[in-house]
Amino acid sequence: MSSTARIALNRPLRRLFDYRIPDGTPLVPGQRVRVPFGRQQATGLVVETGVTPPPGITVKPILSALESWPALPSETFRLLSWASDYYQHPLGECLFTALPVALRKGRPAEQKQVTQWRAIGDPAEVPAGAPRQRALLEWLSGIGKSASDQEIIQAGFTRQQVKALLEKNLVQANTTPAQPAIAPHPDYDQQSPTLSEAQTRAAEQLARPAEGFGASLLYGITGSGKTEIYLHYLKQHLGRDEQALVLVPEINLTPQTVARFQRYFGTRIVVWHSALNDGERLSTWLKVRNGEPVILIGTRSAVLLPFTRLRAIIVDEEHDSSYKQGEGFRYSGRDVAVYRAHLNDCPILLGSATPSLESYYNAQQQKYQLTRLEQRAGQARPPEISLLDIRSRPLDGGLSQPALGAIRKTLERGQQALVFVNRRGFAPVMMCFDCGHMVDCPRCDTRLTYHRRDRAMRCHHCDYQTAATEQCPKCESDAFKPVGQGTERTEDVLSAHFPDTPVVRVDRDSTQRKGSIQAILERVNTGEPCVLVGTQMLAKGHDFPGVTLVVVVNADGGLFSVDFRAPEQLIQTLLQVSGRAGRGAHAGQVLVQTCHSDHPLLKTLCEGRYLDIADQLLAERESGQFPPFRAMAIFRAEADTMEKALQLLDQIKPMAQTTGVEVWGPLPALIARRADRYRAQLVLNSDNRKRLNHVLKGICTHLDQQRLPGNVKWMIDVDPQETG
DNA sequence: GTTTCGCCCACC
DNA sequence: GTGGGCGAAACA
Repeated sequence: MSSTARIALNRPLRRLFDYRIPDGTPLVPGQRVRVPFGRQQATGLVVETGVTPPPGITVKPILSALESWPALPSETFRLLSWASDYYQHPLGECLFTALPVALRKGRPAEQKQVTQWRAIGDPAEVPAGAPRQRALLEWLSGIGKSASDQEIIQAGFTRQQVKALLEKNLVQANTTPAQPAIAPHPDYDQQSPTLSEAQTRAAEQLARPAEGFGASLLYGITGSGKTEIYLHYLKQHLGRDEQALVLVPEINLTPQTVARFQRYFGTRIVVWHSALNDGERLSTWLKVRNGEPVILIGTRSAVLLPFTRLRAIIVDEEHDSSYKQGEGFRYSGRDVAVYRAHLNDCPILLGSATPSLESYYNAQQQKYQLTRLEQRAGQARPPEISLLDIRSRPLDGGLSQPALGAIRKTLERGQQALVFVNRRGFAPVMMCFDCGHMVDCPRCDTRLTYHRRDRAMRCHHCDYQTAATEQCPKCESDAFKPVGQGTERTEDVLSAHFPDTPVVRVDRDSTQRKGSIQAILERVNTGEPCVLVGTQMLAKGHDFPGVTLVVVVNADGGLFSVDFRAPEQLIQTLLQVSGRAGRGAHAGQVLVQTCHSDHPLLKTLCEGRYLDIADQLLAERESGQFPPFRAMAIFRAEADTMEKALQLLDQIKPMAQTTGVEVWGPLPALIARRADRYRAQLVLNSDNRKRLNHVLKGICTHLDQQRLPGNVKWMIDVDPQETG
C-alpha cells in the first residue's frame, strides 16, 4: 500500500497538494521532488508524508525525488513554517525563498564543476592532418600543468580540438568543484582583536558561559567599535566546526567590513548579498547546507539559509528598516533571526548605536540583556550637536549663513565637512513661481520630482517619466523652476561658495556605477579638505576620519509625520549621520538646521543620549497604543477603483473586529493611487499577538474560499514598517 | 460563421 | 503563477 505526500509548490496559493509516493521512494519533509501540476511539471517540497488526501480528488504520483536528502534541513524547514504562519504568507512561497534560483527550477544540487585538461600523449602521435590539435597538445605539454577550458580558449584553441584529443586518448580530463570546500578545521589566525577597557567590559558582559538561547542588545554609540565586539563574540561562542550568521544592512556589506572579519577567521568568512549571481548563490548555499564551518556575512535573506550547525547569530544595525522585506513575503530578517536563535538554542547579539524601540523595549522587559558601550574607541570623543533655527533666515540651496560660515571655518582648518540632505518626505518638485502649478504624476497621487542630470521629471512611486519643460505647462510662464532641496542644488551652491575646494556628491545617482562609491571613499580618505554632500547613504556605516563638521540641511521632515515610526527614524538618522563627525583625532561638531528648535525631541537629541530619547519615544508609543506595546498588522487592498478596494475592507472589518482586536479604517493609503491602482487599508491592533494571528488566519481562509471580483488584490503586512 | 480577447477557475 | 474553457465581442 503506497503512502501519500503533501507537497508545497512555489505558487502564491495558500494550499498544498497531495501526491502518491512511488513504492521504494523514502521521502522526508524538506525534500525536493518533481511533480505533475496541471499539464505542466513543477518542483515541489515535501511538507508531510502519510497523509490522507481530501475526498473527491484524483491523486497523481510524484515523478521523482530530486535528491535522497532534504534540501531544507528540519531546523530551516521549521523556521520557514513558523514564518509562513507568523507573516500569513503562503507556505510554498516561503519555503522556496530559501532555495537558490537554480534549485527552485529543479536543477541538480551540485557544485559547478570545472574541467582541467592535462597532456598524456606525445604531440608526434597527432595525425599530420590535424595541425591545430597538434599545436594544442604541444602547448599543453609545454606549460607543464593542466589547463581549464577557459585557458585553452584564451590560448586560441577550441573545445572541439580538446575533445578530439580526448577521443585519441592524448589528453586526460580531471573535474573538480569550482569552489573548494572549506576545510573542517581551518587554520585561521588564533588571535582575538585588541579591546579597549570599555570594550573589554562590554565583551565580558556578553560572554555568557551558559549554554542555550540568549538575546543581547549591544547599545554602542557610533565609533565605539562594535565590530571588535562582534569578532570577540564569535571567537567566544563559536567552535571550529560550527557555523555563524552575521546579518548586516545591504549598504554596510563593503569589502572593508568583510576584510576585518577575514583577518580573524580567514576562509571561513563567506558572503551573501544581492550582487551574487545564480552560480555563486548555489555554491554558497551548498557550503552552508553541507555544514561547512562558515561564518556567513549577509543581508536579510541570509537568515533563511539552510544552516545545520548554527551556533551564533549577530544582527548589526538591528534598527535598520531594510531588514523588513517590503513586498511579497514581508518578513523581518532581524525578528526571524531571533526566532532562529531560539530554534537552535544559541546566542544572538543585536547591535546598534540607535536601537529600535522594539529591541530596547525587550531589553527593558528583561527579555534581552542590555550591554552599553558609550565611549568612542581611541582618542575620538562624541560630537557636539547643536540646533540652528532657520525660521526667517535666508537660505541658499537650503543652507543658512551660519552653516556656510561653519563650513568655511572647517575648511580653513584643513578639515572636511559633510552636508546631509534629509530627503525623507522632501524632494525637488517643479513649480511655477507665477501660478503655483506643480506637475502631478498622471498615474499616482504624487508630484513628479525633477532630475537635472537628464532634465527629466520622474515619479518615485511608478516608472513614469517625462522631459522637463522650460515653461509652466499651465500658464506658460518662464518662472518654472525646481523647489525643495535636492542634493544637486545644494552641491551647486557649495561649489559656488567654495570654488577652490572639491565638493563631492554621494547619492544614488552619483554612486550607481559599480565601485564608484569605493572611489569616492578613497578620495575622501586622503584627508584633503573637501565637502561631502549627500542623502541617507552618507548616514550609514562609512568611516570618514577627516570629517569634523556635519550640517543637517533639513531636520523637520519626520517631526510631524502621520507615520508612527517617523520620529524614531528621524532621530536615528540624525544620530547616525552625527556619528560621522569627529571619528579621527579632532572633535566633531554637528549643526542641525530646523524650524522647530524648541521641539522636545530635538532638544533631547542635543544632549546626545539616545536611550533618553528612546524612553521618550516609548512613552509616546505606549499612550498611542502602538508597537511594541501592541501587535500590529495592516490589511491592504488594491483595485482599479477606490470603491472596490474600500468595499473589500468593509466586508473584512467585522471579521477582524473581535474581542481584543482593534481595527482602524478602512482608510485610503497615504498614496491612494499608485500606477493607476487604488489602495486602501485596515490597521489591526491587539494586545495579544496570538489572537491577532488567529484573526488574520480566519480572514485568509475566508477570502481564499470566496472568489473576489477579478482585479481586486489584497495582502497582509505583519509588524509593518510603514503605516502609509 | 469564424477568430480573438479576456475573465474565471482549477491545479492534488 | 499558468493554461484551458467559455462566453462576448470583433471580424469577414
